[in-house]
Amino acid sequence: MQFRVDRTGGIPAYVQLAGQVREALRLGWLKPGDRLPTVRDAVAASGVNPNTVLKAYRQLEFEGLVEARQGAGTFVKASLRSVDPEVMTDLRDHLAHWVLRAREAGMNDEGARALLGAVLDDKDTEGER
Amino acid sequence: MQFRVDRTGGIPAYVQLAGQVREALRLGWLKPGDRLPTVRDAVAASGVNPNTVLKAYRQLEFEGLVEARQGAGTFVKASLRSVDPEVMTDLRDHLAHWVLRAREAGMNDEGARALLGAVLDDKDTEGER
Amino acid sequence: MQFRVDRTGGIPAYVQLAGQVREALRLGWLKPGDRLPTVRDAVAASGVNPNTVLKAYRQLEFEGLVEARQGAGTFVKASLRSVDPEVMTDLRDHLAHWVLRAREAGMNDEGARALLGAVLDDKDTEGER
Amino acid sequence: MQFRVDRTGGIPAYVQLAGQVREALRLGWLKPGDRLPTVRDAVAASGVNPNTVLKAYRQLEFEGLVEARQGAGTFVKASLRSVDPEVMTDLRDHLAHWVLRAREAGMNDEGARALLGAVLDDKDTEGER
DNA sequence: GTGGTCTAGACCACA
DNA sequence: GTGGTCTAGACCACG
Repeated sequence: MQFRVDRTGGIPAYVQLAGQVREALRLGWLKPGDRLPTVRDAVAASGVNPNTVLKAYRQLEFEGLVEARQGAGTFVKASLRSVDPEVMTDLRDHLAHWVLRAREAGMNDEGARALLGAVLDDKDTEGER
Repeated sequence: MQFRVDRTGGIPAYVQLAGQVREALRLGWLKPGDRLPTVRDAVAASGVNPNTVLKAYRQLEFEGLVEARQGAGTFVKASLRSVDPEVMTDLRDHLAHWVLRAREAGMNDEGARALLGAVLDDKDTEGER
Repeated sequence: MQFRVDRTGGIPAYVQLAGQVREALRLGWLKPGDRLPTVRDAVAASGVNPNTVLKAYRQLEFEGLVEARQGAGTFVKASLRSVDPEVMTDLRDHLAHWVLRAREAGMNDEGARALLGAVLDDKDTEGER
Repeated sequence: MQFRVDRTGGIPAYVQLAGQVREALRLGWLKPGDRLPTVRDAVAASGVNPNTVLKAYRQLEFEGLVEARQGAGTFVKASLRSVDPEVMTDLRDHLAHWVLRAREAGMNDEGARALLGAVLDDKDTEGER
């Protein structure tokens, strides 16, 4: 769990931090019972103010994903894993291959993200939603 | 070009609007010379205040992507397309197939986005960047 | 809706403020659609820092009781009324009479509150809970 | 004397513990000379850290309500009873009856507490205080 | 003028 | 040493 904050995009720092924790939960990097970085460590890693980290952690607490224990730290309460780890590995390999080809074709990261967004939205309409 | 704004995520409305224009540019939905939605239309679609739309357009203008012409509207100046349209279609098809499989495995949209993010970051270190 | 904060009891200011809003909702002093005092007014009335008021309002927002609208204010979303206003008036009259007698007997406010707490806890065990 | 601590309301644990002792004193459940639960018992009942119990007892000692005797325990020094026991019983019966009616009308515990608070505040202005 | 974000720093509650 | 509360004040997003 390593935080990074980009202050150039207009996206609030605490939103970025909370999003990174959620991402780690989704990818299985964090499991229930794990302790999040201490506020102080997060501050050291991300360069923001302690209160900003606290705000991100409180937000996650509101969402029921983590739990702060006075004097002990902040701990993961729920998982966001949606997929079996083995299947996840397979999906990741295939996606990595796709990224390789996309990059060879000149597509940058933002383009890849935009394309995935379009495909996801598109599938929504094709699917049941 | 259809705007939508989510006021629940903490991300500023004007950042979301500008991001959606950039995404459309990257995917080729908007090409140089195209006119952006009028402020009035954007307001109707997104429910925000006209000033907020104006701020987004001003931001894009500052980035050199669009150009406001007094009394005529706001027009696309530059493209963000990084890939040949045919290759893009091919990449999109493969990605759509991957998404299909991911969904069958139980992965949701946020999980897919998180996985792409992880792969992109990972390839960064493996690749040339 | 008039805030007051007692800084001598160890109870966090934002907890007191949120509690007073909840109380007003329960007693019907605030109804859905009403606007809460602006942060600035609350600051003027309670003497705390604007951030403290914001924290109380955010807490209530999380509980689904109020809704903050950028640039417009904070508005009541849900009611906590549990009793018909007429019945409430009746209950209040009888309770006021009881308070009168309790005071004549030398009981102070804290004693009355403690006694109500004991009775409520007691009834729980007598009742169905 | 049975302690319970709710860690979800933002109220410091030691404030809750001290408040419960005060309430017991007011209701006559604890009388001068009685021994408070040992720190060990209080810890077992409330789940907090021994230091937290000690802090609550120290607070009560500072208020002159209890007295710590080395190696023997902590003992009640003063009473907070404001009313003759018989009158208290009568008041309690009437209040219990009122609670019964309030509950039949659909009022919950928090509503009852809020109403009492409102009545007490109201009487303040009407009465002599 | 409304609410919201962030900072720097003091102090508190708890283990 | 952990998280939590509060302050004062700057600046931003939005209507």
